[in-house]
Amino acid sequence: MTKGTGHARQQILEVASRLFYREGFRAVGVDTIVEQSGVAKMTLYRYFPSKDDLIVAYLEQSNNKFWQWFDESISSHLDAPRDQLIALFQALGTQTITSSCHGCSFQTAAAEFPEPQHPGHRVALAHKQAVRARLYDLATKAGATSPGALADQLLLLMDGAFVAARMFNDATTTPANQVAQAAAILIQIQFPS
Amino acid sequence: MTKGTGHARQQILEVASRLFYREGFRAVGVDTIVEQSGVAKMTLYRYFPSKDDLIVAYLEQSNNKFWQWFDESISSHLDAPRDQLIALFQALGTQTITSSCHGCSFQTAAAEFPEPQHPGHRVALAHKQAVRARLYDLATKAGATSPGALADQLLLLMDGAFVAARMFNDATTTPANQVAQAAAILIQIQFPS
DNA sequence: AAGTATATAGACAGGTCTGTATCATGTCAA
DNA sequence: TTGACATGATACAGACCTGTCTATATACTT
Repeated sequence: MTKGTGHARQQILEVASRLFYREGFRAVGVDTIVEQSGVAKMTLYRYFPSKDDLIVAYLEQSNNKFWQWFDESISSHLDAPRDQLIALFQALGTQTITSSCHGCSFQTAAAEFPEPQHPGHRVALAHKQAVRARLYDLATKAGATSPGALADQLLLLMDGAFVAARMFNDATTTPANQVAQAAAILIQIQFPS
Repeated sequence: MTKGTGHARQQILEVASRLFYREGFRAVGVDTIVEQSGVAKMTLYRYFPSKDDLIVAYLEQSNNKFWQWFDESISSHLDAPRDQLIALFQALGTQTITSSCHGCSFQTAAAEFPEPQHPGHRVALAHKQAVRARLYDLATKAGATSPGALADQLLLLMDGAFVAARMFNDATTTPANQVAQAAAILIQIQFPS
């Protein structure tokens, strides 16, 4: 059964990811993660010296997956940054109306760890700033009139869509349906024809 | 010192509001609320039979304060619903860049209590649906081309601004600065001249 | 074959959580 | 004055939390 170095670590991280994402950080105890991972408690604490370390590891993995999704969603429009922004928010709309989408893990981290110096909050803020910078980069490359304004406006829409994904998850309709349309309008305004 | 029936209840609710809003629900224990309220533990449990009841009472009070703020922010433009929407999001921008603003308590409730049947989640969802309905009402009265679409787009911006208020609270600049501008664009599009 | 690294199993410590029980105290009305 | 009632103070129960400790088993390497 035991597959040598690293296998247990990955198993722990997968179980922790699922539980943290669906139930939150404080709501999930280390014992639950240990039990569902099928590993010993000491194994968890060997790879992750504290629960906060496990939380940070989860958030960093979540960050990596986000950027994979981000890059993939804009990969069809290389060298057309304006179309990339459009495609990004179309993909975001599709993503956030999915029933398996429960919002943004970095929003949850910021909500559960409000202290700015908490490692979970720091990682979450760094993520959002990176997204903001990436949107600014795309807006600039697209030649937007006010790339900083556009980036911030789009970031508001993105976070709003993630909030809706968590709030309206069981509702029949969700405001997230409008995120692509709203983004398209805000983008178009930046390019007076 | 004792001021008769109800004084202790209000004191408890005020302390709980401050702590819940700043630190979250699970992070704040009943003992802390009791200690900072200067009341006996049994007094708290007389007025609020469980912590969940106290959480719901806080959220309902938060809901009332939200609508007070909402109505006041649009009170200068009675019988001009389009201007009311503009004024609302100007007020929201002012609110969410204030350092004392730590986001939306209903977002936090939905994040910490993901189960839809949890009383905290139910109250939070009901609040957001009410905001959505009110925005739809204003958009309709304003004669928007697609009032449902506009209401949803504006709700996305509002929630995005509250996320930014919590995330970027200590940052020098925040995307919330752009919420009024973005709202103005989305509103204007609904009224082709 | 022996040793080293990694894993399991489970008890345990010390703290915190929600919620309950007990008894004393102060106020106000009849 | 006496009784009703809201409250204060404090201990307590039982559960859960993070993190540690010990002892044992398994696999790979040399």
